[in-house]
Amino acid sequence: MGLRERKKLKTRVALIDAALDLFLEHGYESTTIDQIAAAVDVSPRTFFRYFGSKEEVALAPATDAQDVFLSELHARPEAESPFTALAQAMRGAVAVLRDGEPEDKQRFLKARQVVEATPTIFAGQMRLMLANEQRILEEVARRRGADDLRSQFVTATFTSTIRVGLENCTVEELSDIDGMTRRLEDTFTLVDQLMVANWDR
Amino acid sequence: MGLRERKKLKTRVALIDAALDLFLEHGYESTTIDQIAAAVDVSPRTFFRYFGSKEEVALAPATDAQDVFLSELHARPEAESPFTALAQAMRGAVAVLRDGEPEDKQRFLKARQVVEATPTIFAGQMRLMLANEQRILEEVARRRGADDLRSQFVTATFTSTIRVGLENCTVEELSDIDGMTRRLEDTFTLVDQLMVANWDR
DNA sequence: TGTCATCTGTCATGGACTGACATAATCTAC
DNA sequence: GTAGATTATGTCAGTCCATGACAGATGACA
Repeated sequence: MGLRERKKLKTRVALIDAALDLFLEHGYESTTIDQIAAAVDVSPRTFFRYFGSKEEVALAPATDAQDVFLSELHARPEAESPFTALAQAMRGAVAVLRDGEPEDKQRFLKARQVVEATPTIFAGQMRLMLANEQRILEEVARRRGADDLRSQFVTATFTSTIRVGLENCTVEELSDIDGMTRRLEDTFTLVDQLMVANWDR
Repeated sequence: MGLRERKKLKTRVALIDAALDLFLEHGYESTTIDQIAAAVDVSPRTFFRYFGSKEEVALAPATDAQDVFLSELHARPEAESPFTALAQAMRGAVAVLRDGEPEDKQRFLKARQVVEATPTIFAGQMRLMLANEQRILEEVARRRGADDLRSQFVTATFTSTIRVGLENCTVEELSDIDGMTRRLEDTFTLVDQLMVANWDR
């Protein structure tokens, strides 16, 4: 990897970190692009060369996490039923975060706090999840061998499950991977109880 | 109702109609507040006295529809299970629209087209639905007698159901209440098939 | 009709975002 | 390592969304 490429990556991470810290300290709305750019010592114009919008920088960690989830999903064995594969991929994505660089973990958890504290950003995360849903749907449809209403419902139910699981996190659990994991498991268990056998086949 | 109040209502509706027409013709992003205000012959500043943001005017019909839904929900008999009450309330809300003023129906359908065509607005609608979900959750929790994970899941499943049902609408069905109704019924039927008995009790 | 409350327009401002262009840094080939 | 091509960055100007302040217009009401 050349110097130029390394520098770009470094600037990108620095912008994310600076932005998240400022968002947490002064709030998302009260933080300006100028402040973020100044903290990293780049021009405001450069900020927009790295991120398309103020929202994008706040959601960058979430976006990365979704990519991890998708690659975990595609690595699940064919034998697993769609919803099982989704749940396992989620566990895998959480594990990647848990066992990864502490800085990455910190960044992710900071981002989650910002998302929870800012309605605008929360809506943006929903938009992300919905965009992702299209790609998840492809995998579900492939495993079920049918791109129909039922595949859509399985996919939407997964999204809901994750959402409900994460919604229940207390403030402390927002900065704690294990607490997050427990909430998710509780919700997966509930789904198992409320659905008929082979509902996702 | 006094003259002043009538004038305000008229201006509000005129702004919504002008905005929706401009959004449909030139796209949401390419339409400016100035254009909307000019079309209704008010100052741009006045626009913001009626709507907090450009997004809000696009979502006004959706917001009104959600209010109708909520009042239908509270009118459902106590004997109905939570999800049944939700489904019936949805049918009721659609009926109100179907049997209402043709102008209101047109406005609603135009707004739906704008929402579908504009990712930003679509995300905004999600934000609306999530805000509403809190109020729906209260009713579900009341009927179940428990404000727990299961109540949250029932509520989230309802939201998913509506979303999946409406997502499947083709462009023509977007401007057709009956087509919309059929899609919704298909989805409700599917939920019935995939859930265990009394899953929402 | 006169007074009051409220609505509206005008003006000024700040912040998000974008295009254009010049400068500076890196990369590549020699 | 130097020249020239590539690419990143800074500066500047401009658009649009959004908001506060104030003055003038308009409906409400005694």
